[in-house]
Amino acid sequence: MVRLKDIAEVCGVSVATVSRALNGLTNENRERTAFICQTARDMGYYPNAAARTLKTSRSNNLGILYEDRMNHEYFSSLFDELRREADAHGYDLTFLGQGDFSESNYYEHARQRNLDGVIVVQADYDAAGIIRLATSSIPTVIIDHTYDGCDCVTSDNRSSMDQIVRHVYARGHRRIAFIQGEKGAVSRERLAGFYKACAELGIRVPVEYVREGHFHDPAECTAFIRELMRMDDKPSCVLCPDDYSCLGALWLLESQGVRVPADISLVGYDGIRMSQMMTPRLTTYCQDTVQIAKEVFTLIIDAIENPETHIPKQITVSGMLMEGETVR
Amino acid sequence: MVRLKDIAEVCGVSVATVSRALNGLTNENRERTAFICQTARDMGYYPNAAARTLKTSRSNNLGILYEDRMNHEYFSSLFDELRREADAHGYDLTFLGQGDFSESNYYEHARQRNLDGVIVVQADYDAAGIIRLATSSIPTVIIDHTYDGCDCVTSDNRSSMDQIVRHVYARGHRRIAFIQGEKGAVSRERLAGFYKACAELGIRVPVEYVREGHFHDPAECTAFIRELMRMDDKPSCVLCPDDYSCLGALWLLESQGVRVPADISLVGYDGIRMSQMMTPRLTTYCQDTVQIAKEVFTLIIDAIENPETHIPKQITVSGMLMEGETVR
DNA sequence: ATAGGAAACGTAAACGATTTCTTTTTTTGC
DNA sequence: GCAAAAAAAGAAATCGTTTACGTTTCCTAT
Repeated sequence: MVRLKDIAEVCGVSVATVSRALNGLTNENRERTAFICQTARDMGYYPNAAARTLKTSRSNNLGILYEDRMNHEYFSSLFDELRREADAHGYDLTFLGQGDFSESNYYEHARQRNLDGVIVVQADYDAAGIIRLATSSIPTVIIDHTYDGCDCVTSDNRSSMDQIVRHVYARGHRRIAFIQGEKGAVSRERLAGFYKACAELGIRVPVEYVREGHFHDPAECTAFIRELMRMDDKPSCVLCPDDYSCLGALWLLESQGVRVPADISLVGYDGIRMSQMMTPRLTTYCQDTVQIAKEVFTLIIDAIENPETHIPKQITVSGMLMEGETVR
Repeated sequence: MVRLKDIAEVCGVSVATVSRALNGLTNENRERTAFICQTARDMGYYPNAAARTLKTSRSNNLGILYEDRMNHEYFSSLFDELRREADAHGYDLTFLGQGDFSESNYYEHARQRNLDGVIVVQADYDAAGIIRLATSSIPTVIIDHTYDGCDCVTSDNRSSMDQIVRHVYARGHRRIAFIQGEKGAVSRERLAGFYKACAELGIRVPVEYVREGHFHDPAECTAFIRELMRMDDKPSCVLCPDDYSCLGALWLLESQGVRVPADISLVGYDGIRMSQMMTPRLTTYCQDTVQIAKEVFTLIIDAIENPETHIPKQITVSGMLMEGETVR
């Protein structure tokens, strides 16, 4: 590997001069500066990140925290967008696993690697390790969860449900059931949005219409729907926790002779690709992962570059209702 | 952050002694060594990765090269397994994006970050940047493609097709069509396996039975299937490029009144979760991502630790045929 | 022509670890 | 009990950068 010293020797100047020249710290490109830069390029110079990090304690490297498996399309596409943003801003992305770090001490891991910041994509938000990280001096942005006084970017779980309810209401539905996903901030918000919209529209919601389930569990979702359909006062429309379960349910129901949306209307959540590739196309709500990633980076970069003046923000990114063919 | 120096002061020894104690370079745990280690733990010491990397030119960090989007379940689950393995072996994983690196010079990026090795999960295998990396002195393992003289781990694309063909043959099918995915090593291998099995079983394959398509394109897959079904000598079974297209096609066909497997048998590829969650369950072939990840790490760790004696290997990992309900 | 000031460059000290070499301490054999 | 060998600890160099601090060079104004 070619070092500053090598360039310095070739150019006949000192190492410091080369460093300044390459970092543009010299007053405008005098002839010599240009020569140095050209030589560096010719020699194929790239700064040694470790050395630079050691000296400046800046690594141009961000941590990504993701405890679950990557098997959800929402997360994997969010992740792709984060990767794109990182690239655009000149940062690398390193996974913050547990590794040696048995006590879920993400904070130490981040420190050890001199990470400039951490993006929490998905985690157990009640765990001590996460809270420690979020409240540490390391710039941290949390996605899809809100801590007071921390930078957070969430999708509009509350208002999206509001939109969905109003949408199906507009199409004539008055008996709307809601299958929730895992307990947590996301489900809480969605439930709140659901109740609020129903209340505002004067829709009565029997307790049995709201079920607590899990994300990404088509079998469970199907079971719930069948139960709901067996009720005397059965719902005409069911809001599913996500597209994955909804699609699975849709499929299973059809194979059992239930017609969607003739017999029952279904709404998904996420807007995964497959939901738009089959008939009937799912009516669903598509989160704006592009925008979420953008907001994450404006926050984290401000936190990194202006550690003094930066004030944590909670940002909500709204998605878009995608009208399909599963709501009558 | 607490440094070796701090520990040294507290313990009243030199920095060198602390370093040796922590790295176990002293002859067995004398009292002093134990004391130093305990103090280090109490003080919450973690070695500064940048400093250590600078001195040892080992980073305990591997690059992951993935050019496409993460939106395929095969890749995202492969990726999860790699992450698990990395954790288990004490490595971090950093994404090798393009960033500043306009001419796709992954090699420089890896060098700059002092990566100990690079895992190529998916890339344009003909691009100069990849070849440069693969033939460089940086330990590199390629997944799902084979370069001579490089470490490669591929799933058994050839023998899997062989198994699939024999399976449907055993169930009575003699007119078997095959929709290929994108051109490339994977498709080439699969096609070879397909032809070989057909030849061995004495099955005639009309040229129109083999179509060149794309991965993950349900619409295209459906179109091909419909064309095939319009033929006079129409196939009784179609092998699709992947589960995603196969599922989409299955769905679309059913909605158009075509029954699977009554009217036509379908076989997927990948074994994505959803393929096993609906009726009919897809007959498909499931790649062993766990094993692939394991093999990748045995290769790359040997390459890192024994740079002199390491000899590149090409390893094939076999998956498993999953018998579903889409083949009559 | 020269003093004064600005600009450019060089010197050297960091950053936090590892490691070689040297010195000190401990052990061991007689 | 002492010399020699072995073991442990310390001192200092080093990895490749950045950067504070001096020094030199070069301009400009008097």
